[in-house]
Amino acid sequence: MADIALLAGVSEATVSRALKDSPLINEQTRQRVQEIAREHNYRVNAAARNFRMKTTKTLAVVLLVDREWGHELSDAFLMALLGSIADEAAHMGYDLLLSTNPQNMTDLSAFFVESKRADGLIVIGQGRNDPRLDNLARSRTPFIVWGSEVPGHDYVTVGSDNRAGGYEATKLLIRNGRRRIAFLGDIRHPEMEDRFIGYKEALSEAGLPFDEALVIATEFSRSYGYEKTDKAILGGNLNCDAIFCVSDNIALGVIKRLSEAGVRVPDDIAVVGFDDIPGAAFSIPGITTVRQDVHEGGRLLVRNLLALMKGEKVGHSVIPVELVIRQSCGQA
Amino acid sequence: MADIALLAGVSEATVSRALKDSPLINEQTRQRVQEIAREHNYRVNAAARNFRMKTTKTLAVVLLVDREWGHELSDAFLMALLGSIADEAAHMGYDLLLSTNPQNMTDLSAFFVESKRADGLIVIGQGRNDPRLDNLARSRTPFIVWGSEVPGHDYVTVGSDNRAGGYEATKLLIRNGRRRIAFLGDIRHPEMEDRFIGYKEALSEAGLPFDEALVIATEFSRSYGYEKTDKAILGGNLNCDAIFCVSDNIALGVIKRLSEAGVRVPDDIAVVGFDDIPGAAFSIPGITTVRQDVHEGGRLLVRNLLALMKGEKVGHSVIPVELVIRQSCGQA
DNA sequence: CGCCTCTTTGCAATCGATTGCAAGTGCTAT
DNA sequence: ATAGCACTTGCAATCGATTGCAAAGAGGCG
Repeated sequence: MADIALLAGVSEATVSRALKDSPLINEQTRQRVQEIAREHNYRVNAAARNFRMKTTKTLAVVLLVDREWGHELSDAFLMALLGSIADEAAHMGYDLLLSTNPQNMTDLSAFFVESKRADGLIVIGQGRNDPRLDNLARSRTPFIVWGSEVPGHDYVTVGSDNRAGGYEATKLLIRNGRRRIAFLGDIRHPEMEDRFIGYKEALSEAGLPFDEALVIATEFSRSYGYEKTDKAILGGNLNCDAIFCVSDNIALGVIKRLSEAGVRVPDDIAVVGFDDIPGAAFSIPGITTVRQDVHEGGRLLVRNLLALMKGEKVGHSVIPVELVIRQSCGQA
Repeated sequence: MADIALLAGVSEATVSRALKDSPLINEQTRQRVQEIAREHNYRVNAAARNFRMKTTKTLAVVLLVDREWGHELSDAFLMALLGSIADEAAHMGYDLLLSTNPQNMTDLSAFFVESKRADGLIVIGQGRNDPRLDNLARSRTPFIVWGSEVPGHDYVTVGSDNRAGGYEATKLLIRNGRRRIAFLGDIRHPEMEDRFIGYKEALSEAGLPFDEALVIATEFSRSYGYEKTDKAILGGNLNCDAIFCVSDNIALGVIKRLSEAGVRVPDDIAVVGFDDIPGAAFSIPGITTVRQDVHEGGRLLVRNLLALMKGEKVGHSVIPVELVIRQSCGQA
């Protein structure tokens, strides 16, 4: 600021340039100014700079976790993704503005971008084709969504290869002799729908019949896995010998209930999850699951968003998944 | 902005006042201006306002989770706390700036507050009396720490009643006939030290000897619980009949390893955890644990920080904990 | 009818950093 | 000696919203 200029005996303009290592400024002057600034531990006022520059160097992350669907804010997978986003954003020199607040959600673009709180938006939690995302797409706001590409919805996504994940998981169960494989998840969510498509592909490839009754709509989180297992698996006459859960959290709930009921996993019923959250390995038995590459996910979300902000054309990114085999699937 | 003023045929000053419902402005004018602003969906530029007001309406949350101590960024307890902070901050009209970036950590105050990115700081993860916190205390930056009060460290904290938690958990085990109770945790962290003090209190109250060998330094996270169980509990000749873990994550790792080794929980060894993360209920067996009130924690962190920012004197807050009894403790 | 009061509105300065353009210095070449 | 050029530095405008103070208009009262 002005003080430093006074102390250094130069103008504010020179101070400003010196602190940014502008080549316009003489080497000695620059050093001296930087020295003085350091001594008086002066920091450029980020608010003023951002104001002048019409940029915020900030990305907003919106967690559209709707408790109605059983998503918890502490969902281990989403949080790991958030961490990875934070790392990458920091790496690129951006701050992260976090929002989980439903009151801002009505007009994400207005609140964050038009009012200059952030330069771009990362939306985690695609939901069931949330209409707010379509609104957002109509505005000029740069944003990117973690999830699946959905035809007819005009926004850019980054997500795992959910179809392949569903396919591989199901195929694994079939290879281990399972024939009646239940599917636990809410296929109204695009990501889950893709996993479901992979599930059906594997069945049909193996010549197994697809039984509608084996598809059990289940919201996220352990408690729903627990509850649905209670009602549909134990309560019904499903006669299934395996369960593919669209998340590890659901799988944890399933295993808990099965275990309480004296059903052995994987002997009586095999279980496969999705995500590979830290808890999957520490379950008893360890959960065989489809690992999503969180690190790559965060990296791509940030990089693609920055590209969008620069006006570049960005396509959908699909990240490969990896089958992680533990005990719950009954692999020989 | 100027456009709205033009459209409404008034000055910018009037627009500014009208949009804030200033009583200086005539009712009709106010309505008309607001109407016009809405039609053209104009939003006040938050950057400009913050710049002028010398305030950011933003709190920075710094996650000092050091991987060295086994803390994971997705630690369920910390994330739940973060969510609660986010809710409360939003409720109070503040945005949240998230940082997990070690590069900014060297000078938290400079990066966030002095450079006007945030008005105050919430630090999650007290660590082993992190010297950075003492630096922060020396600056004029308003900040608050989740953790335990530590004599000689001059910053304000909000945290659970860790001593009571450790005491109650241990007492429960003793009441259920356990005599050799191991303590798993790193007592160099102030919070864990308090739990340890409670543990010793309960022992001495029951007239049980304190055995140094039963205290096993264990970093956070499941994997360390697993590993220490392997080495110290199974590998050693401890002969313990119960384990008090300073976190549910550690307990999960412990139970996993015990189960693999054929040791029955709670029959052979009872286990008690801390935090009551969602996974605790879904473990097999369900983990008896000390519940921390995350909701109240987030609320107090934000409220106390705002009070500090207003220049009020704020003391340490200690939040009561609650014993949650499940199967792992062998309660009759 | 004039003066005073109250309400409503506008003027203009301000926050702190950035940057296009002009100007000053010193040196070389003619 | 002076025009020409490179290199440094400063001037001053700018970003958009806020607010103290002044002023204009409306209404009341003697």
